[in-house]
Amino acid sequence: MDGAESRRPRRRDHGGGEADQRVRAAWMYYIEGLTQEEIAERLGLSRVRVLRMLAECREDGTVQFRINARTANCIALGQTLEARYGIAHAIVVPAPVAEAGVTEAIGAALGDYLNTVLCDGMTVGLGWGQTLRASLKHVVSRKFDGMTVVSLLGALTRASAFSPSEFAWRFADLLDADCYFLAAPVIAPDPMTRDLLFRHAGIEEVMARAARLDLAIVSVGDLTPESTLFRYAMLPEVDLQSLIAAGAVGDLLCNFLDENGVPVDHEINRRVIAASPETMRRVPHLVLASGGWRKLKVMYAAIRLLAPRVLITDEATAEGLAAL
Amino acid sequence: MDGAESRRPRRRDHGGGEADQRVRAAWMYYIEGLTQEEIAERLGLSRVRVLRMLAECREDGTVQFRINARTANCIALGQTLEARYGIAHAIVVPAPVAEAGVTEAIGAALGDYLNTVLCDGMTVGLGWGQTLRASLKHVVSRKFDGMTVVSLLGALTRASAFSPSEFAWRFADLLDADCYFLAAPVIAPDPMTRDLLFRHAGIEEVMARAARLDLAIVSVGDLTPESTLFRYAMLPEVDLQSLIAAGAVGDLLCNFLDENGVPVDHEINRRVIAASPETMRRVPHLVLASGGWRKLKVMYAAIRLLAPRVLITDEATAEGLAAL
DNA sequence: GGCAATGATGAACAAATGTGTAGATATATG
DNA sequence: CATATATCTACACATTTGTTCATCATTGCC
Repeated sequence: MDGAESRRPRRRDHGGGEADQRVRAAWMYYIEGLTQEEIAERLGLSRVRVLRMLAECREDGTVQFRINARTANCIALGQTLEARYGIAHAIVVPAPVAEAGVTEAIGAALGDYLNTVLCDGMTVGLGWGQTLRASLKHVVSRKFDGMTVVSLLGALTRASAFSPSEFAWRFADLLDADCYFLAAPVIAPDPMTRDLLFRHAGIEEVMARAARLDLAIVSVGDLTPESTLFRYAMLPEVDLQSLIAAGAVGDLLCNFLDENGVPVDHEINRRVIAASPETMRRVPHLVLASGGWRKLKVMYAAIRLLAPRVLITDEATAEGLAAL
Repeated sequence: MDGAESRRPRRRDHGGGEADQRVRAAWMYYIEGLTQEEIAERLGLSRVRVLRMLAECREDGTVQFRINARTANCIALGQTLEARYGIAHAIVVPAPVAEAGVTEAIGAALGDYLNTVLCDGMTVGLGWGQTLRASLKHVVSRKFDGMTVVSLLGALTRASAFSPSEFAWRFADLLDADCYFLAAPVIAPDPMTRDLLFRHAGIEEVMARAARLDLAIVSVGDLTPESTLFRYAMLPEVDLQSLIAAGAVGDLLCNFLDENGVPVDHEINRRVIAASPETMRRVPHLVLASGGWRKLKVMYAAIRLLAPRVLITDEATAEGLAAL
């Protein structure tokens, strides 16, 4: 059907640029229900190009999916957890089939929740992790007035696909908020350096902000070789072993906790550059979002330690927490 | 793993019933990204069944799609309209390809908008139409405290798939709001009956509520045989002709307006049981959502008459309004 | 109880979507 | 300026999704 007039696909520009076309394609596909081929024709692109644009849109949160319902079991579990742990609002998502799906699912629920609570003038503290990262795809981009975002952890030294600072930055960008980082490594070389850095004016200021948060969003990490912290070799394997030996079951903002939520006595805990658990405990609206069976113990520990106002987790973990 | 114990697929009940499984399927498909076949296997259903469950979820708004961006042109048009008509917030959605897509698209944008403005304790007035109906699929179901919903139009006498009262009811149900209807036909048999009904205690009360709205959502209807009002034969064809003869270009809550937004002098306008344009004009947060080229004139008329705070329309109509 | 009407179901087919790969084109680099 | 590198494109193929239709269960009705 394409005569001899041109071999390169011409763009039937509607007036917009690249990004514009992506949005148009997403709209036609998800709202209007056209097929990718129809869209390709209308936009003057190849079908594969449209396919990839749509994938990008899903990937970067331009297209968002929301499930506007909960299963009976999830509601029941949420209520059990609220009663059992004195949590104001426990959100439980259906058990993901694949283990890898847990972060996506909890991230989705977290994003949805944030859409309902964020508002002008808030100061929001952010932890870090796959789960929080996944939530970005579900947060509605809006222009808030006077919103401030504070990263609660130092930066990674190793370059990574996704660092605490980048997460905070993207979050702030989405909501048109000011953004503050801790300009220091998350694990200092030694306790002395940590103490020194804590007295640095820039870091002191961010820590002061962290002490005045309206809302904080944190998750926990487990202590298995599969956890993000170790997979990306942010900590060497030896530390993992000695942390376990010291009784740690996981971390909250890189503070390693034992099964009752008490920070363990270990050198690493004296090298961490991040908001302290006590600071977090005082945040009026604290959201803890994490899940997966590996994290059950540390979830329990973090709940005891933090007494969060909101808990977001998956069905399996919720069952575990309800049974403990 | 499936012995000879049964030939009908057993349900691996996670504990829930029909609806529960739909929600689970939606999570697995849209959030986790499993294929329909994988879901079918896990839930112990046929793939076709899963396919249908997912379609239902899309249909009834259990699954919602959101496009989290707007094209440059739409943004620009929105700004033009805001300046041109003194509208606080003009939202323009990309031009749908198919004419039928307009209501869906505007409904989607309306739903998204409502999600950001609805809050506890509001009293919300509702008009009626395909567009408003479509928005239901995009409104996030939440439990609001002390929300009240008021239908601004009388009921249909002919049974229809979708009446003003049913719309208000579904809207209220979604948000856990109290719901008030006008228990009277939208077009009274004659002006005298109308006046009589207006003095009826129940109707008077609802009208009084309509005069104290925080937010109202209305759309307009055109005066062609394709318009909902005539397609469902709520008015006979003869009235259509005489209304046009009287200079009407469309209706706002069944009040028929001329091209400058002035209600025409016609008997029908003295028989309407609905909130009056003047009442609407005084609503502090008035949202007008409509589009499609047929409605251009009546849109213009309604904007002049109402001076709405928010306008939601499609790209083509926005172009028209900007050019007028 | 028997019998149509209605609605649900899944097998088979048709259509659409997604992926790997090889070649083309831009962009950086010596 | 040639070459290396990354990025984009299109084709062919694999997989997934959607539709149709004959069949089977269920319901209301005589």
